[in-house]
Amino acid sequence: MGRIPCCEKDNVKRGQWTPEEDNKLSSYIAQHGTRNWRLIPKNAGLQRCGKSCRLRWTNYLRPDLKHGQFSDAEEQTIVKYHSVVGNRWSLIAAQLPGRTDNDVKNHWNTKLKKKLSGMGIDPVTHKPFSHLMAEIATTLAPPQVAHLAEAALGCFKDEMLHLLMKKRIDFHQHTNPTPGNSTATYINSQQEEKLDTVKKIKIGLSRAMQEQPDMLTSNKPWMDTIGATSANFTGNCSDFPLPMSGFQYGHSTFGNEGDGSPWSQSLCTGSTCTGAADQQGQLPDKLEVEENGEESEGRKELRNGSSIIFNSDSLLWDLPSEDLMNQMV
DNA sequence: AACATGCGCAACCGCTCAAAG
DNA sequence: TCTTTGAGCGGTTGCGCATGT
Repeated sequence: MGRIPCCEKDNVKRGQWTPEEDNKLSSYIAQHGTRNWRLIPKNAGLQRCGKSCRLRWTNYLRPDLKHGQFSDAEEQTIVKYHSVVGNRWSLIAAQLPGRTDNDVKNHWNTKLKKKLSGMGIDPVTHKPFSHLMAEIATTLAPPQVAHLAEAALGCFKDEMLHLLMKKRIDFHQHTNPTPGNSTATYINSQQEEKLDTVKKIKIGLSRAMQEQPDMLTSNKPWMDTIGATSANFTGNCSDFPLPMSGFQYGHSTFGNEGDGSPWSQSLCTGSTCTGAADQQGQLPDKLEVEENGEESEGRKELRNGSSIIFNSDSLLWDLPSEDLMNQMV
């Protein structure tokens, strides 16, 4: 009954392939093709499982394979198709001549996932993290939203600290004090030593906001619900470090660090400073009026100002430092 | 210079599905 | 129709190299 096993498991070599083995396999397949993987190692004089031979051939030895770096266009294709089909690597690889599913999978896991995360985009859902948080926040009362924001800070603290340090945001008030900032009194030299990571992030974010020269005042009525005042909002998206350059996601091209590029706008539209971006007329394609003349959902939410999605996910970063300290801790 | 840590890639593992018997 | 296996696929692991301390 059934088929005979593909190989004798006991006499099979495993691990890295040697150049000699590669040569044997390649020359055998060049002469006989890949019709029966069970017979190939036996006939080619290899002590390998047929499955291992197939993988070696399809992932490495095939003459039509590319072995170099992934191009920007290839990366965009991967992201684009991944947003549609998920982890169907073979389907995605089929869109990229010369690339295998293993290549695509490895590249995704080692590079693209991190890139998207660094852009504030969830690599699983392809939505901005802030939108995901905001969706959760819609079910919560304002005090719980503050706790959610705090939890999120904890989750992403390592990444955020890293980004802030790259941007050379100073966590220590005394080296570059901002006049009238209450965090200066909150932090004295002794307490500095005891600051935990999350507090450093809050300070760094607040300083990033305060150091922005063209900051805009935003009318955010929801702030009142958590004790903040709209008058002291000081957020602007260009304060945020941008980990990549020249990368495209969806309709938006993500440009260089802090250059007000569409990447900045996209990130900010999704999370940090929707109000500012809107006022500047710099919304990315996603939120512009659709081709059919109707506004996108996100645009509507922005315009009517009633959506808790945009409001609540803005509150985390738009709060001045004292509010971060007082309301969320 | 030595060690630790992180990263990228190749290979393996285990599962599903279709085909063979 | 059922059992078993090959092929294919996605997830995971382990090795070697690069970088940091």
